[in-house]
Amino acid sequence: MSDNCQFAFAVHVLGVLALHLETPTTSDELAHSVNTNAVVIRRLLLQLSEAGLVESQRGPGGGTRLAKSAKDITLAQIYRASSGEIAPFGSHPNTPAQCCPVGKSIGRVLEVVANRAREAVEREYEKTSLADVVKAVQL
Amino acid sequence: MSDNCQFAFAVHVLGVLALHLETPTTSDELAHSVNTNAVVIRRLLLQLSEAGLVESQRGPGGGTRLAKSAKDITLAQIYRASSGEIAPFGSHPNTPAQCCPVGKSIGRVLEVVANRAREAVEREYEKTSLADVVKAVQL
DNA sequence: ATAATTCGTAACCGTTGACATTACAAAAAG
DNA sequence: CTTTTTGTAATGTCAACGGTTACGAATTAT
Repeated sequence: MSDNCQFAFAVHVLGVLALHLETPTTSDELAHSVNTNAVVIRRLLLQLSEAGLVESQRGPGGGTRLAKSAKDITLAQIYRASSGEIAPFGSHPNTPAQCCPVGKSIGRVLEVVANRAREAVEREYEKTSLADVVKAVQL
Repeated sequence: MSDNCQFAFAVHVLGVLALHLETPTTSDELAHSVNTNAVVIRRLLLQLSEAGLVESQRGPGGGTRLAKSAKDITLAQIYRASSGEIAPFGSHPNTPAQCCPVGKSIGRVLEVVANRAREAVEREYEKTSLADVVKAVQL
C-alpha cells in the first residue's frame, strides 16, 4: 500500500539474482536495473540477507547472490522479509473517543481483522516461488 | 499503511451507525468518536454512500444512517468502498531498466501478483459482517 | 421569509513517511 | 597499499494524505 515498494523492489532484485547465478551481482548493477540508488538496494539486501535469502561479500569481485535455489524461495518469504515485522495493515491512527463503545474497542477488533488480512496475503504468496516469477518474466 | 486509514475509519463509522439505528448521526458526532475532522468523515461517507452502504440527509435532524442491515454489510464491501478503485498494492514506482529482461517484464508480473493479493484479502473480508464487528466491539 | 442546521465541495495547509543522496568507515582481494 | 564493494549514518526531497477553513445548497422549523 501509500505504499511500500519494498516488496516490488525485492522481487525485482531477487529475480535478477536468479538469472545471474554464476557470479555475484553488485548493488550498483542491481540499482541500475531497478532504477534507483545503490544504497537503497543495499538496505534492502540487508533485510533479505537477515531472512536467509541472499548472501553478500565485500571487496573486489564481491556482491550478492542467492542463498538458496529460486525454487525454494516463496513470495511469502520475500513479503515477510521486505515488509518490516508487523505491518500496520489497517490500524487506527488516532486514538478514538474512549467514551464511545465503538471507539473504546475498535482498535482491538481492527487489529484482529488486519492480522487475518495479512495472513490471507501470506497464504496466497505461499503459492508462488521466485522460480515461477522468473519463468513468468521470461514469457 | 504508510497507509490508508480509510478502511479503519470506515469500519469505525459504520460501527457507530449500527448502534444508532433510531436516528441519523451527524458527521460532527462521528468525527468526535473517530477523533478527526467532520469534513474527513463527510468525504468518507460520500464514498460509502456511493457504495450503497449509507444514506445521508441534509438540514436539521439530518445526518447519516445505514442503508441496509449490519448483517448484510461485509468487510469486503467496506474495503472496496473505502480503498479507491484499483489499489496500487505492490506496484513498481520507478520505470526499471528496459534492457534487463527482469526490468522489462517485472511490472506485468507484479501486477498479477498484486491482484491476487487483493483478491485474497477480499475473500477473507467476505467472511466477516459489520454485525460481527459490532458484536466483537461489545465484548 | 428567515433563521438554523447539516451535508457537499473546493481550496489549501502541515506532517509524515519513504525513497534518494552523500559521505565515509570497514572489509576483502590482489 | 590501492582498489573495490558492502555496511551505515546523516540528511535531503517530495508526494500523499489527513486536517482545516470556508462557503454554498438543501432542509426543517418557527
